[in-house]
Amino acid sequence: MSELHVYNSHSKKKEPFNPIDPNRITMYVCGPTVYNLIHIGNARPAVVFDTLYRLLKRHYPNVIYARNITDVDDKINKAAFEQNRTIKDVSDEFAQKYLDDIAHLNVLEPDIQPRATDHIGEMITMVQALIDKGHAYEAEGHVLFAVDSFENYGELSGRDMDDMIAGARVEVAPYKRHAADFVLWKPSDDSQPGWESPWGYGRPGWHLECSAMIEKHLGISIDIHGGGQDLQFPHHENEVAQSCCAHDGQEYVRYWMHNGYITMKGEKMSKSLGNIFTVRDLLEKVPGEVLRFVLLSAHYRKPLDWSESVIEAARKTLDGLYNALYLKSAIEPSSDTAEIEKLVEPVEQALLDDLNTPLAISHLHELAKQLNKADDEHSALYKAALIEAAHRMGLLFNNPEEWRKGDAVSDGLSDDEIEQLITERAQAKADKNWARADEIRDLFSESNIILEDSASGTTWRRG
RNA sequence: GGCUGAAUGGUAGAGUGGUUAUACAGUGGAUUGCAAAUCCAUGGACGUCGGUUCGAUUCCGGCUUCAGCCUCCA
Repeated sequence: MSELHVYNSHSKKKEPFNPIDPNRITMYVCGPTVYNLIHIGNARPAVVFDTLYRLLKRHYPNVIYARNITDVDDKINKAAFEQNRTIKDVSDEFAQKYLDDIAHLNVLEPDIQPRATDHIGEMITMVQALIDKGHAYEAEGHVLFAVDSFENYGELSGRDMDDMIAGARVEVAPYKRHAADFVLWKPSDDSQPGWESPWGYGRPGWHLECSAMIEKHLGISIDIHGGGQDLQFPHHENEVAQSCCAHDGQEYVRYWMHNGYITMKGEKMSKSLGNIFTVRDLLEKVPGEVLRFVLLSAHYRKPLDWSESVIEAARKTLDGLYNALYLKSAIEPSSDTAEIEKLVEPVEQALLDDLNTPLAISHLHELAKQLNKADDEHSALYKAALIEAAHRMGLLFNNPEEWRKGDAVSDGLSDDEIEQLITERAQAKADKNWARADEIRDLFSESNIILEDSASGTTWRRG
């Protein structure tokens, strides 16, 4: 496999990636609704599609990546009301915290980060177009999309509307013509955010923003649309319906990609269940790179069960990779790009195969092992290859020595004290005073510091 | 109830119609004053029942279990 293949959740198959225009790749990913802190599940699409973005940029000259922020939503209204704050205040705060959080996961900034509130005009235009074309209707102050008017409705998520209605457990609003019709525009009262529209003062339905922002920033048809699996229905299904109907049936999205869930003890992690770990809390305990590594250690379409032990495993693995670089600190990485590319190739191939990051990581181990046992000349090459391969996944971007030393614990030994004790121990060793030497090492051990003796001296790291 | 998807060694996790995934943990060895780190070696797996096949963990079908969607959700 030498070209990119992606699993298209529309066709349910892995397909070769044939972009609409190789000179302008377009990708859109659904970002969060900003009403509280994001949890690690929200971070998964950010990291997964960041990895895809990096990959695309390597293979195409011009990639335009948009990731939105939903800042109009009834959940935000509710949070603002409960906290006695303005809606904008709440959404601004959590939008910024979202960006700060994922920046710690080494997620690149997308080219465009559109916000719903900046695109109300575009949304109104789209609603009007849908009404004009007979795909939407007004009822009791609402504008609804008529799913009956779109014959492919349900195709993306593989659903049959009749079956769904038969199994429906939710009461249908009386003004809907069809139970599956969804809101494009709804009325607002004074306490809710609203804008003037041909249908009165109101606000858009949730699905509309993505359709409108994609049209404005990326075009009528885009290559890749990504998001969490839980968005496939109804959110993405409704986007397809709106956009196709507004654009007279033109293709909306060529490749749909959905990432699997983060689970907790096998159960989906979600804000409504409350079984969440916020990224912010996790970052208190471990470096962001550890979190990114965990997220990439399972294939993006598979569920990933979050636990203390996967975090520990990721940290240990990264320790090993950084150690390989650290041991060769004195070696200048090679700049022989052709030779480096050869060594990095297996990693690139794994990524090109529908973002097989676990396989790519296994190749990282191979490079690290080769680096560990290489002589100086080969070390330069393997070191460069390991760094390059890891960077392609947004990994190993920290300084190896700083990584080893970790963060000094406030009540533990300072770096200076550590160096002093190491000097004392070196003297004890020279005197063959093994008891004192071991005593000092035990002292370190209590502070979670591990000593490593080598021919060139003693080094230390925080375990 | 309808529809999806998943089930791999102690754990995490790829992949494949016949030949080593990989990592952590374990075991043996090299190395070390002893360790640590590193290297070498090694045991251990494909939910269940059938079918196709010379041969299936891999393809097909039934079953079981689990998760998810059908309501906001990454």
